[in-house]
Amino acid sequence: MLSPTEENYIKSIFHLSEDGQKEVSTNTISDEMNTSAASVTDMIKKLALKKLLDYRKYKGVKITKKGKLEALRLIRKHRLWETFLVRKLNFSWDQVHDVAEQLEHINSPLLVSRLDEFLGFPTVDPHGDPIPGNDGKLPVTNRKSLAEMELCTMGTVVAVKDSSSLFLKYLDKIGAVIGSKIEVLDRVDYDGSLEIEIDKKSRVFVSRDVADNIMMV
Amino acid sequence: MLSPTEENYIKSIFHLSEDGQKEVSTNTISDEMNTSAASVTDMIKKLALKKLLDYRKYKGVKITKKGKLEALRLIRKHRLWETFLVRKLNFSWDQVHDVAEQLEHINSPLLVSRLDEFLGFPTVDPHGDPIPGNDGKLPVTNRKSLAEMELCTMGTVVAVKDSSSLFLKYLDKIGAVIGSKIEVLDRVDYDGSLEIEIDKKSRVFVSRDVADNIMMV
DNA sequence: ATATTTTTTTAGACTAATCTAAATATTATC
DNA sequence: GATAATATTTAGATTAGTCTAAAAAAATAT
Ligand SMILES: [Mn+2]
Ligand SMILES: [Mn+2]
Ligand SMILES: [Mn+2]
Ligand SMILES: [Mn+2]
Repeated sequence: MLSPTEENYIKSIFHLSEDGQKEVSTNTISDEMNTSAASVTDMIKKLALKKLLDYRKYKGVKITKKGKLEALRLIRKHRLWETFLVRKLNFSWDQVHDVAEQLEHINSPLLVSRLDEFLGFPTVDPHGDPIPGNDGKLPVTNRKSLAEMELCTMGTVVAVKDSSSLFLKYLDKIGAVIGSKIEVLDRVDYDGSLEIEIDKKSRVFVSRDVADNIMMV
Repeated sequence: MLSPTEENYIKSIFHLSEDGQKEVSTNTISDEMNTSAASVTDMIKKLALKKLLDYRKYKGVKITKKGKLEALRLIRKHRLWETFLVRKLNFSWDQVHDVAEQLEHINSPLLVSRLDEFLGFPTVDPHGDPIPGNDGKLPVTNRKSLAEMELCTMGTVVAVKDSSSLFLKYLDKIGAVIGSKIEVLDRVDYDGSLEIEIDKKSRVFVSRDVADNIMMV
C-alpha cells in the first residue's frame, strides 16, 4: 500500500522519465513536486526500498516495472475521474485537473471498474490523453506537436500536453479545442512561433511554447 | 481547513453527541475511533483551539455551532456519494460505506453541488438517512425503532442505524429492506426479541439488537 | 589539472497523528 | 469521608513528510 504522497511522487517520476524510459535527477523531481531536494532524497530512498525505483546515489532514479504499474494505476484513475467530471457533471476541461488530483487517491478497485463501465469504457480523457487499461497497458499513439508540423499541412488537435486552467482557457478562446483542424500558414524561424488557421475560419499567431503543448494527428 | 483526521473526529463526535446535543467523554470517542484515550485528549484540545468543540478538562466535550456545521458538511458529502454509488454505479447498500468514508474528504464545493444536481437533489441516502442541505439543515423526522413499536401494529422501514455490511446483508436475507412493511406479532419481554411479519409474507424472529437498528415510520 | 559552481546527500529539527506508561482527577463503594 | 476503581491527562516516544543549513560529490570552467 502506498500513501497518497508516495503515489504522487511515483506518478511525477513516471511522467518526468517519459513513461519510465529515462533516468530522473533529484532536482528535476523537487522542481516538479515543489519540495526541497532533501525531501526528494528521503522519498526516493523509501520508494527504492519498496522496489518502485532503482536508485544510485548521486545518479538519479529509474522507475522499475513495479513502479510503472503503480503509476499507470494512478493515471488510469486520474483520467477516468476527469472523464466523469466532464461527461457526467458538466465540468469544463480546465476545471477537472485539481479535483482529479484528489480523486485519484481513492482506493477501491470496484469503484474504478464500475466508473469505467458507467462511462462506457472511454479510451481518452478530456485532454486527449489515453486511459491505461486495468492491466496498465497504454495504446501507442503517433502524435506530433503543432510545432513539429510542416508548413501548409493540415492536422487535427487530439490532445494537450499542459492541463493547466490558464492554458486551456486560452485554447478555448482561440478555438483550438480537441477535434479542431489546424493548418500551419507560416513559421517564424527566429522564435518558432506560428501563424495558423483554425477550422478554416480564424487566423491567429501562437508562440512556440503554445505550439509545443498542442498534439496533432 | 481541516485535515481528514480532524474531519473524522468532528463527524464522530457529532454522531456520538446525538447531533450535537449531549456532551461526549474522552473514552466514548476513543472507543468509536479505535484510538487511545491519550490521542483523543490531544485531538480534542486541537479542535477546541479551532473553536469546533467546547472542552473542559476531565469533563468531556460539547460540539460548537461551527463544529456542527463542519460535521454536517461532511455528512452531506458522505451521503451524496453513497447515493451516487448505489443509484449510478450499481453498488449495493452494504458496499458503499467504506468508499464514501474516503470520498467524503474530497474538497471541492463545485463537485458537491454538481453531484447533488446530477442525482436530482436526493433527500435521503441508501440507508434512509436524510442528506443535509448546503446550508447544513437536516429535516426533522419522527421515526422510532422497530423495538419501540407496539404489538400488532404495522410500520414501514425507512432507515437503518447500522450501515455495516454484515447487518445490511442480514436485512437483505430476511427481506427487511427500506420500504418494506413490518408488523410486530410478538415480543419476548425477557430479552426484547421480536417475532415479526415482513410484507405480509415471511415471519422471522429478530433480536432486540437488530430491532434497535431498524427505523420505522 | 585545479578551482569554482552546481547538484546531491546528510544532519538535525519541526508538525501531525499516533502509541504506552505514569500521574492525576473523578466517581463509586464501603 | 476514606478507599478503591475508573476515567482522563501528561510525559515521553515513534513515524511520515517536510524543512534549512552544512557537508560531500559531480560537473563545469579556467
Ligand atoms: Mn495526486
Ligand atoms: Mn487529463
Ligand atoms: Mn472519513
Ligand atoms: Mn449512509
